[in-house]
Amino acid sequence: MTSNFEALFDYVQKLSGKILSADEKQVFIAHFKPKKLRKRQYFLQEGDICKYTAFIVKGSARTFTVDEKGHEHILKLCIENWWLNDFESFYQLTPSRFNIQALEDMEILQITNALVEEFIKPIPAFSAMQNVISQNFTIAAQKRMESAISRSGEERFQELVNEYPHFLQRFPQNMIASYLGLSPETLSRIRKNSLK
Amino acid sequence: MTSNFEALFDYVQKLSGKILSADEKQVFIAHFKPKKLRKRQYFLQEGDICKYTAFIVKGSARTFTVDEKGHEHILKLCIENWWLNDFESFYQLTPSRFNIQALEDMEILQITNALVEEFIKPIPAFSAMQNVISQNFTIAAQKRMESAISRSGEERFQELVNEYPHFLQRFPQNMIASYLGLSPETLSRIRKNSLK
DNA sequence: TGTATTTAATGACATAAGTCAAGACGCAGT
DNA sequence: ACTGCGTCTTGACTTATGTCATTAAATACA
Repeated sequence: MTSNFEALFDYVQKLSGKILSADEKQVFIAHFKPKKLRKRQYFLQEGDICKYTAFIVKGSARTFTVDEKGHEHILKLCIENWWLNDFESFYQLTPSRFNIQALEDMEILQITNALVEEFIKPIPAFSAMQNVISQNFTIAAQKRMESAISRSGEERFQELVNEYPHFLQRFPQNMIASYLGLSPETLSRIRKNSLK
Repeated sequence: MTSNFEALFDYVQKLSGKILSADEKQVFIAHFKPKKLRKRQYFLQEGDICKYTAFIVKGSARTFTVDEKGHEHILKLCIENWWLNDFESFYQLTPSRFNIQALEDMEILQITNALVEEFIKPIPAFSAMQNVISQNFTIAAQKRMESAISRSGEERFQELVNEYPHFLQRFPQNMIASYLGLSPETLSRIRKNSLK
């Protein structure tokens, strides 16, 4: 098995502020399954239950919905050292309203809800990490909602430039537009104007 | 002290699925301080640190920001059996970007971060409740962000009518408009049209 | 290397929403 | 009952953003 668990261990230790013992690392290795996804492949499709949560070792993905007019709306863009799942569906075992799709070839480490509860959550570093993530996510969701409600497209784009400049390198502009809640044409024009 | 702790006990027990012992109830009574706020009074002002979190026994409040043009944007509307705080500021002890203001006369039960950590969090029902709240909040924040990004003003209003019809009775229309990210004039016109 | 596919830019036009100003209405306080 | 303030509605106009169509450029891939 060539997949890189080191990234996962580093991540858990960094966020939790706790060290993982060799035994604990073995528990991770025993229950997380390495998997590859090719570009455009789906990790989750609308209507399905999100059976797995996965740690991203390599690559990127998007979480999106499709509205009645057939337009896609990206809610999250995820890269290395991030978790891939639909939180709501994963914990409540309800059908998901979202699609999760690889934007580049990916290497992930995935695990079911049942195995997390039984083997992984009892590891103190892991549950400490979960609390930190939950707190960060809540704060981030609130910020993003604030800017969606109170800022113009141009202002939201400038925020993205400041906070996640690497996203602009990494993702095509139409994905960024969808993430910002704009049409690709509008984002193209915003960029043109902001070069003034 | 006439303030009604029963609402708080019921709430904690309901969300956690655990019963509070008489001793545990005494811990709540010893550390939560009853307080009254008059309509328009501030619970938190932008730039201050959110020292308290408070349980709402009676009344309502709004959390809002003021942008460069002096426009207010409401991020949350809170009523009975809800918590009043700026999550980010309260836990990280950083200056808040938000204002929290009573919309009606209020009765609340407030407590500092330090006292929560020392006395309240050790109560199992309380920390179980916190996990449930954090999960619900995360899911709700994601839903609201989704609709802010992908739906029109009219669609967002219809969602509110379906999900929180009592808000329409209780809050003035200009507050609802701000909560939806619309100008009061636009909401007035949306309502007129939707009576068709 | 050539061809197909995806992505980005642009113009012309349509639609949604904001802005400003005026007036009507209702309610609180005296 | 009067007054004043806050709230809601409406009209006229402006601005932001979406839509559709076309072309150009970049990229994938065979």
